[in-house]
Order: sequence, then C-alpha cells, then structure tokens
Amino acid sequence: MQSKKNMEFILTKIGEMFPDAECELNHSNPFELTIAVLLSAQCTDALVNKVTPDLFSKYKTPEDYIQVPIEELENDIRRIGLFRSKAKHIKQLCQSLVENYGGEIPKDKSELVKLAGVGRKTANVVASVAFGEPAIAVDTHVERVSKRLGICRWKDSVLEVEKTLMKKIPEEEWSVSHHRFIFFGRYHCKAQSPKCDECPLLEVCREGKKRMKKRGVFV
DNA sequence: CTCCCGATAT
DNA sequence: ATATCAGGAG
Repeated sequence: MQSKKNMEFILTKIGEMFPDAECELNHSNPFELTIAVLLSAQCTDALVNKVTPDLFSKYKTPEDYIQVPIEELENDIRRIGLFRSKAKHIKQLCQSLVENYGGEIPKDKSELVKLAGVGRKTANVVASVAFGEPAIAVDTHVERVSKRLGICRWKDSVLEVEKTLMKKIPEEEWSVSHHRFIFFGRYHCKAQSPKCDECPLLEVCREGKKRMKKRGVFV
C-alpha cells in the first residue's frame, strides 16, 4: 500500500503531466453526456466522438430516441460496438426519463444508476462532469493505473478501488485527479506499452520497478 | 461469471 | 492474430 506521502507525490506529478485533463467526450448538456458515456463502454472516446456529432444532430430529445425504430438507432451507432444492447439501453433510458424524471437527467447518483445502461461508473461521470459533484469514476484506466502504482491490490474490485481512492485523495481533488488518472493511463501508462522509461512516477511505482528489475535496470 | 461487438493499436 | 477500448446487464 502506498503511503500518504506517495499519494501526494503521485497527484503532484500527474498534475504536472496533465494540468488540463478533462472529459474528452463531446457533449453540450447532461443528456448528451449520459448518452456519450453509455456509448463509451468498451470503446475509445475518440470513436464515440466520431459518431456523436451526427447522432446528436439527429436526436435532440428523449422523445427522438423513443420514436425511432430500434433498427435505425442500432444502425446509427453500429460503429461503436455492442450496438444492439446499447441501442436497447438508450431507448429504455429515454423512456424512463420521460416517465419518471420529466425528460431530464437526474442529478442524484442513486437515481442515475436506476437508468438502463447506467452503472456506477457512468453515474459517477455524469454526476461529476455534468453536475459538479465530487466523484471518482473507476474505469479501465483508473483501475489499471491504481493497481500498477500499488495504490490498491490487484485483486480489488472496481468498487474497492474507488473507495481506496476516495479515502486517499482529498474530496476537493476527486474530480481533477480522476481525469488526470485517466489521461495518465490513456496516454502514458498505457495498457499494452506503458512508458516506464520516461515515467516521473517510476520511483513510487510497484509495477514499474518490477518491470525495470526484470530488464536488469537499477532504479 | 458470460455475453455483448466494431475499431484500432501492437 | 491478438489485446484493448471512459462497462453494464442477466
């Protein structure tokens, strides 16, 4: 487990690396953000951003998604992958918005997770990015980076990772730190080829030191 | 736990 | 060819 001092070091360094880290999914309101995050499951946000301009131009309101035949919606998001379940979830989500929430995305996380296709991670993103609530959404990047650095254990669930991060990061820094973890994971500590050689966090990184040792490099 | 799934990087 | 991508539902 990392000490408090190590966490401060990590937050400082990734802050220097990615001072302007923020949500990269194109959106102009909470509704669009929710759709974009739902679409982003197991898919790069870069690809989501290729689809959403046309999508958001065609579908403005929940009613627009409800009225279109599902085959047509599937076709509009086909390139994203997992398109059949995502199209179904979007339709169910919009139906619920109209029936239970006056057509608006709820701000409360406990309400957000009741929406089809919206789990804990998506709810955290919407609450944080759209409504400014403190939250740490643990996606594949945050999970991988936290485990490589040694902030949590390899066997920890995403919920356990989230709890650990919330405990070790001051609440007022949750949202910024969360985005910096994402950027660090996406552009530097990449899944397939982490840049340990040029990593400012190497001296506090469990996995990085292990990889270096394996290559016979003294850290 | 498995399934959903196309696009892209390695 | 295979791994991975801002996961969630059943």
